[in-house]
Amino acid sequence: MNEYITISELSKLMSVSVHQIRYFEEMGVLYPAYTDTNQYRMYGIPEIYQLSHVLLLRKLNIPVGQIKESVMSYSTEDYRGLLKSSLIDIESEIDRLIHLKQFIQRTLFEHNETQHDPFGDYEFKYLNTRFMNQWIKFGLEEPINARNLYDNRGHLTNLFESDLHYLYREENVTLCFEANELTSVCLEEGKYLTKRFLVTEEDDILREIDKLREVQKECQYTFIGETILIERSYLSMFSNHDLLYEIQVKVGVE
DNA sequence: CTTCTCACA
DNA sequence: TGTGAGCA
Repeated sequence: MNEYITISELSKLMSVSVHQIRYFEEMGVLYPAYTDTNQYRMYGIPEIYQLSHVLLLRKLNIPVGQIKESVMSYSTEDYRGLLKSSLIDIESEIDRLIHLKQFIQRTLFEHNETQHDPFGDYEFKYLNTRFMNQWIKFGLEEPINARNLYDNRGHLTNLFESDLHYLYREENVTLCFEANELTSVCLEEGKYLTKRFLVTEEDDILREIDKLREVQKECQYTFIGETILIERSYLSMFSNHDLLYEIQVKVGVE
């Protein structure tokens, strides 16, 4: 029995694909100890160490081409730098996953709330002060479309993973996101008349706003400030074709 | 079983 | 940066 091993034995030993080993060879980072008369690649102990080394650097997300350079010319200080920059990458990846996890937990929690407490009725809520980042302003007669979303895209990421706030004031609507810091746009704390509802088509929204005005007349409420419409687009994944909205308006206290 | 090449994500 | 198919 030969003391050297074949490519498939090496692949099993190191838990990588045969393909990948040949790919590393093509990229010049791992050569067989020798090639047998039948053209089979044969590997010994030094190649096993070399492969471990390459795989370790790959785990740090270092491109194979760069591994070639590093093996030939890197100083220990270069390797320290490599590890440090991988550490930074990994930390930002952890951040990304933490945010994703929080998003999933929040979505499950809020969906659970809406299950437990079905919508369709008016309800009073006491809401704390909220600060908004303004995004797009548009008129009631020229509703939002894909084009002006794109034109105003700015630096926004994951557009529909947070609550979109539409502030209805006079003849125009301002699209906002809730901000974490103090901003110039502020929704005052106080008692709000609220209702959650599902929207299938655009007109449903205007109908809900009209209904709210009727309720105001009937009950003689004083509305303060703008009418707020909150779109929970990420919750709509649970109801295939509808969007979940909540309408809010601050009411004066007699 | 291995080799190589090609197309594909 | 690999994977899978097909071939010899």
